Amino acid sequence: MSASGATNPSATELLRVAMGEGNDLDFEIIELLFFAYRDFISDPDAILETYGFGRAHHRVVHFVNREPGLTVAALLDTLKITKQSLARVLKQLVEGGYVHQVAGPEDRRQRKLYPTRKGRELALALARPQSRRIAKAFSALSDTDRQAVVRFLAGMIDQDPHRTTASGPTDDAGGEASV
Amino acid sequence: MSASGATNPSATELLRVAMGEGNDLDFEIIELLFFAYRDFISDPDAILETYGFGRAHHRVVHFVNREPGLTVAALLDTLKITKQSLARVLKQLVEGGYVHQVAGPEDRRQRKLYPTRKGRELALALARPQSRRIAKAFSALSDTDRQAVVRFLAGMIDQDPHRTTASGPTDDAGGEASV
DNA sequence: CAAAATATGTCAACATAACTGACATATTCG
DNA sequence: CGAATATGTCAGTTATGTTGACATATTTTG
Repeated sequence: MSASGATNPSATELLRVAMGEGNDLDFEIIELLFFAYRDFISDPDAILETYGFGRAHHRVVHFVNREPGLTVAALLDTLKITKQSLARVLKQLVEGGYVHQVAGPEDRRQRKLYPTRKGRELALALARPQSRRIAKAFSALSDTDRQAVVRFLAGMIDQDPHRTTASGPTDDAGGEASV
Repeated sequence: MSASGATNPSATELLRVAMGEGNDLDFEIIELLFFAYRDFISDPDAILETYGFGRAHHRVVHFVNREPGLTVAALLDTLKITKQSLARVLKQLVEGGYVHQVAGPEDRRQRKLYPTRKGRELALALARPQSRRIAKAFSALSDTDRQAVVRFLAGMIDQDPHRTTASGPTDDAGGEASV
């Protein structure tokens, strides 16, 4: 190594060159996922800011809209967060009139979550730019290619052996897409 | 809470059914991306915890390893965070002997960032389970399918010569260098 | 050369969203 | 009835982001 620099590498051994080949670590995909996801959430983030909401609100309003009647426990399991974390954002969404809680008809301890019209509209407003982005990325892909993307994403997800069954439509004919 | 199962729908109009068809919003892909990314980062998260590090450290050590000699400004631009946010984790990585800073040979104001061997090993340890997950998801895909995934992910990323931040982060001295 | 611009570092205060632990309340189940 | 369950809530902590202000070294420029 030439490198007309200071720093004596004998003690600290700093590596001046990038990783060579021979590494079958998918750095490319790893970074693509990082950037893709970062930009993917940037659209709704901008909208949420005008509401004084954050990403946590997005997730809640999304899943409540997708599965009206979702219980709190099922939502916690989907989001994989604690009830204390959920409580804060859920409270704001309920008080803001985006989500309603109804005692379960069978088990009245449960709180079933429903979107209001306002809540559904917010969910749609947040999904719209994300859908646009997906449509753009899909536009160059054949139908087979798109199916490959779906299979890839599904294959990236941990198979959950336990799926709450209380009232959730956890069945899906096509694959792992459901929640 | 009060309102024990009351809720008057006439005023609050809660929506008891899921969205029908006719919505060309890609809820399926949106959720697949959410779950795929959530699980994708769960592997390195578990490793980082044993080091007392977090996701922010992961990103720094990853990009420094990928591009040795990266300047602080370039890293800030990649991560799209402020220098104050970076400072905390970078300091820990430098003090922990994972990253080294060397004054730029041309411009000695710059701090070029290099991984140490320890840093590279950490970066590899974090990439390994992610690569394994990708390999698993790829295993069912043909080569054409895999290329489609790459094109999809690339298509999801903002290609910005200049990102027009609606409310730009006008940091004090430096401002945002172009890319 | 002196002044301005640039690259980086640092202190301080703050916001969000996650966490743990502990405890309260209502309801269902055995 | 008493235990288990579903949910809510209070209090404190951590990780990571933010803005603002200022310091220091170095390069560029007038």
